Amino acid sequence: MPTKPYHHGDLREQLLVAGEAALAELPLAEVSLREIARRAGVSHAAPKHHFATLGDLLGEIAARGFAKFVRALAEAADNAHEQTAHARLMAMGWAYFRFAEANPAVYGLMFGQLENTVMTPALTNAAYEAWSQLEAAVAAITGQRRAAVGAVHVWSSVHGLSMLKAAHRLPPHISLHAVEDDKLRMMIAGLSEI
Amino acid sequence: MPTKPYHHGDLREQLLVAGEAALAELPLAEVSLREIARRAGVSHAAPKHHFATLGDLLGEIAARGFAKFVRALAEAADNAHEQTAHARLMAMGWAYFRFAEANPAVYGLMFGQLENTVMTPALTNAAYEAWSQLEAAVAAITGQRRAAVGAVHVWSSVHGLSMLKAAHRLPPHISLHAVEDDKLRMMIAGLSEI
DNA sequence: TCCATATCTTGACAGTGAAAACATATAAAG
DNA sequence: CTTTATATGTTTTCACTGTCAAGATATGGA
Repeated sequence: MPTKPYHHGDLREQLLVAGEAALAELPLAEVSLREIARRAGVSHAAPKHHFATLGDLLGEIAARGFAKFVRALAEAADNAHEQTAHARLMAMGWAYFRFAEANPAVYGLMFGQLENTVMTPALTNAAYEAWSQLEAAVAAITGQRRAAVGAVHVWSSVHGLSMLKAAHRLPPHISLHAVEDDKLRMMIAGLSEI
Repeated sequence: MPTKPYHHGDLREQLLVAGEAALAELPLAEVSLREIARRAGVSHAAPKHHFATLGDLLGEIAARGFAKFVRALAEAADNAHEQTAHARLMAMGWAYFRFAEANPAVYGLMFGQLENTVMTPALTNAAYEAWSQLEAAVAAITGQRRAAVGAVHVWSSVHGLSMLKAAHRLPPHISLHAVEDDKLRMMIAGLSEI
């Protein structure tokens, strides 16, 4: 059973928060274990007792990212302008793009941009949650037929565009907003091909 | 005008080769400037005269990756079982997946997996080549209509699936081979939605 | 009250990217 | 053929990193 706060308050949580802040503010190369410890106001070796390695800390941050991500998509679907399967999936697509755009570093962690990010059990579970959510949304459209394949189709579509945007690999003179709309429409059209 | 080989032969080329070898053999975190210099049999500061920083070296390797990539796709299209626009694009899709699978590290560099990879002019040009090639293949299908949007659609589709595969973010119990075929078919179906 | 233990600090080590000072081989100039 | 400028490589140094080990400290239970 996890014991109560000791010296610092609860450092484990503070490290996660400091890590998220560092990821949001600094280039990835400058997000170090020591920098995070510094931000938490603690010695450079203190994190050892909560996270064996930097990768474990990042893995936990990625897991928390997935949790926020799942909530954002669920909320978007529930607030869709009509409650049809089509409109709900479209709304989730937009929410996906917005999440990746607003949290590029955490998004990168979630999808293994950093090789040394550890696949903690928490991360595995959180990612599974997200898959289930997406698969259900796709099943509502295809009528249960091959929902897993449809989910891979949808996920890889939005993921691919998000990554190209984040990495600035899209050709210039392309309207980033319009291309997202086109992409979602083409993606959903593709679903009928299953 | 570039002068002839000096002490070492031509170190610049050797560093690129050593770097590619290191990327193929080692986890990304262990591919350091010093490791590459070591493999080239040269002191750790020698690369400085050819590449100002590690990022520049990686940027150049990414550019060479794009060049190989463009050749592979062109070859695949020319060897397609029929010379229709549809079959050619399908063949390019398969070649894309195979390239990403065979060269995961270089592929990651090409698409900005490492933030410190420098966007050298060579890299920008090589990436532009690839876009042009893809856009032409798409235009052959859509009849010039909005080929740029179609190219983004195609690229983000294959890129997304490649990344999910490389990062092991696909759910288990999915046939990786079948899912590629499904993806390409759904992607092409989506093209008609432009 | 005392002690076992979880937590944090200090100090060390090998490794890194980058820069500066130095050494040398080459090409070009005389 | 000699001299000299410059491109190339080496050595040294610096600040930084992740990880480990040993010491210090506070906490909760006996």
